[in-house]
Amino acid sequence: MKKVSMKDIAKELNTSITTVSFVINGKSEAMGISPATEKKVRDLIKKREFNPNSAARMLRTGKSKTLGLIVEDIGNFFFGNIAKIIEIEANKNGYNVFFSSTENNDETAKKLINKMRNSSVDGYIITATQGLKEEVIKLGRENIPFVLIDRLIPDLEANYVILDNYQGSYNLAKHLIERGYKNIGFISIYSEMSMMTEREKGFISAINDGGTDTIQMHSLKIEFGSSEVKTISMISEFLKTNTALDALFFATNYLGVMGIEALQKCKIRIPQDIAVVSFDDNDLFRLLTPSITVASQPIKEMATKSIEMLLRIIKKEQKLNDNRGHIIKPEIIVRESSPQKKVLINSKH
Amino acid sequence: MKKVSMKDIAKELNTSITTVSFVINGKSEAMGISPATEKKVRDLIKKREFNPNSAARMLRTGKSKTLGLIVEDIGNFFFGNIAKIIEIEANKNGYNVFFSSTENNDETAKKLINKMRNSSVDGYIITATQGLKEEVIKLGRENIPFVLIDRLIPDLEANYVILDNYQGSYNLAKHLIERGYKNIGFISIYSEMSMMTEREKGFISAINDGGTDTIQMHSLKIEFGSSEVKTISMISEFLKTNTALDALFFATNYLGVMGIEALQKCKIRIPQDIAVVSFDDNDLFRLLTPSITVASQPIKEMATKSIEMLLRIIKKEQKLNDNRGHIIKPEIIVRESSPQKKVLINSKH
DNA sequence: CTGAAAGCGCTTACAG
DNA sequence: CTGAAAGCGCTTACAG
Repeated sequence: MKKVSMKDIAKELNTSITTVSFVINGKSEAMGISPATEKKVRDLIKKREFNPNSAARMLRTGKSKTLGLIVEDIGNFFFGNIAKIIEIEANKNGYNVFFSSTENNDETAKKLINKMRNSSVDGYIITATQGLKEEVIKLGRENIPFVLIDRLIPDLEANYVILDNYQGSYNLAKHLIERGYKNIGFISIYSEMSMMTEREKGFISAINDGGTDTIQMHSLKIEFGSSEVKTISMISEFLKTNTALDALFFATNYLGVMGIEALQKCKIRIPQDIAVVSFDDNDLFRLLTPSITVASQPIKEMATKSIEMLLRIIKKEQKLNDNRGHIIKPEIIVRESSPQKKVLINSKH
Repeated sequence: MKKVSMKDIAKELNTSITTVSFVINGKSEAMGISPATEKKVRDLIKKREFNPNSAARMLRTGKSKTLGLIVEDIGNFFFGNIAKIIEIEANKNGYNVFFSSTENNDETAKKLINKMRNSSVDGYIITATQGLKEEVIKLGRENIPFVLIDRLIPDLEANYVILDNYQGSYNLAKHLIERGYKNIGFISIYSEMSMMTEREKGFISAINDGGTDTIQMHSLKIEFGSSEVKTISMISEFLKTNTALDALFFATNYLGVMGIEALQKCKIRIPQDIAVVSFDDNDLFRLLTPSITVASQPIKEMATKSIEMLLRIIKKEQKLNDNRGHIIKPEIIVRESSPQKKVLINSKH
């Protein structure tokens, strides 16, 4: 019933704990354990189903073989799938993964980081919240490896994997303009996070580069964390007071989902009455009738790059916080919600 | 730079490690530490930002304050949201959570359980795979608390939180029958898991209780883990060879999603040509035009009940594997995809 | 080639 | 009221 320890193995084999430890840690050869001894040890380990006690190992080595994954919301399509890939890769490399959701709340995020630090995780992958800078700087000072994913922290050197939000937004807006839309509603949330500010900048640049025609931009910003009901009613209100709109640009996945709900409630048809595009792909956008044009984040690439980078930093193959990272290109997937605009008076194509 | 330990705190205060330990573990009163000493210790702990080394504590006590969450796929809406709630509840109770996805693969699941056991998790919440019985029995023998979620293991006494799949399926099928549908396609996957067998049983019972009219059932079973392309083409094939169908019943969320894609490809309209219902709700089903009638799983209730039960077992407030659990009632959400059937005289085909 | 032993940082039974 | 000390199960420098 009691768990077997290295001592038990050593005793049963009439050898020393040292020898058993060397075998377990693959140091037999380097330490000159005879193949015969090695085999004896291995066989008994298997027979007794011995597994080294991780707490003891952790206490001794200071390494936990555990990673911390802090995302905004694990229940979300994007982060859930990021998490899945990260966990699989971590597992392949002998790591377990703690996870948790910040819900974009600073206090929660700080608590989670500290909670995990007390469990001595070997490294973090973090989706930052707005006020997390201090906490993350502390990690750096203590030399704890971490990689930022999805968003940067302004004025902080770090390792990161982010989307090229500017470019994605620019291209998505440009797509609308090229298709003839001239009164575009930009619906986003109040946020200082690079992710959101870059999307806004990209959108505005595209508008300014709009060419010969003047493109009008109408902007609606929603408080982060507003309830679904509130968000939908704000979007509905926006639609009612801006009747000239011929296209909507949703700056996030969930705004897009709620926006579509608002449009349905207002009996505004896509794309006959208004064109729609959104950041982030999901099942809904793909299967809806009409399907929705999006800037899609390459989830697999983002997850893989971030865990690979973190493992490299942990193994000291890469320096921590050397300000190197990956900027992943989003893909514009054109679907039915943004057809060439039918021009009434002017020439048609 | 070096982490501060209890020894450092004790030395600086000219007291013993014992005293510090008692304060930290809230045993001051029971052990008769004077309030003055207690305060001194607490203040210094805060000042030095001392945090007990979890590895040492774990080695000493054998408790890790860590839970293991093993689900089918964390990237999935249902499991992702289950995970989120479980993590929040666990955190409130001082636990960290390891997670991983089995992808419904036995070998993966076994490996994950063992990997987590070596990290001495204090308890598991497990979405079982088909051949996991042995492994789970082992946990029981070693007195490691666990709660099965979403599916039972046949002939195994355990603690569990599952959906009343039979009832949900029965009610969903009955809804179709009551609305006048008579040729219903039942699309599910090959599986011995209780979850799937119960859904099939519920469906068949509803058909048999169908009343005066004879209800025809047509069944399509798909190999688990078939690719999306394969699944869609199998469903398309099924639709082509069963032209008499007037309704489809999808036994899982993702079959429903792929089924809708198949219907779109085949240019079969919902609900004019065929009615559709599915197990599990999601954004897509809610927002699609037409929206899809579903048997919805109360995610929050399931997650909360399972973590509460696990914590009770860990705290020995409930016996492990006493075969007690919760059977949660699904809710039938009627939407546009299953309207009252228009009856045309009698024959059409 | 292999072993005895220190020490990682805690908790707790025991002693005073 | 408080302290000295054993021991949880490992890893590894040192000795032979």
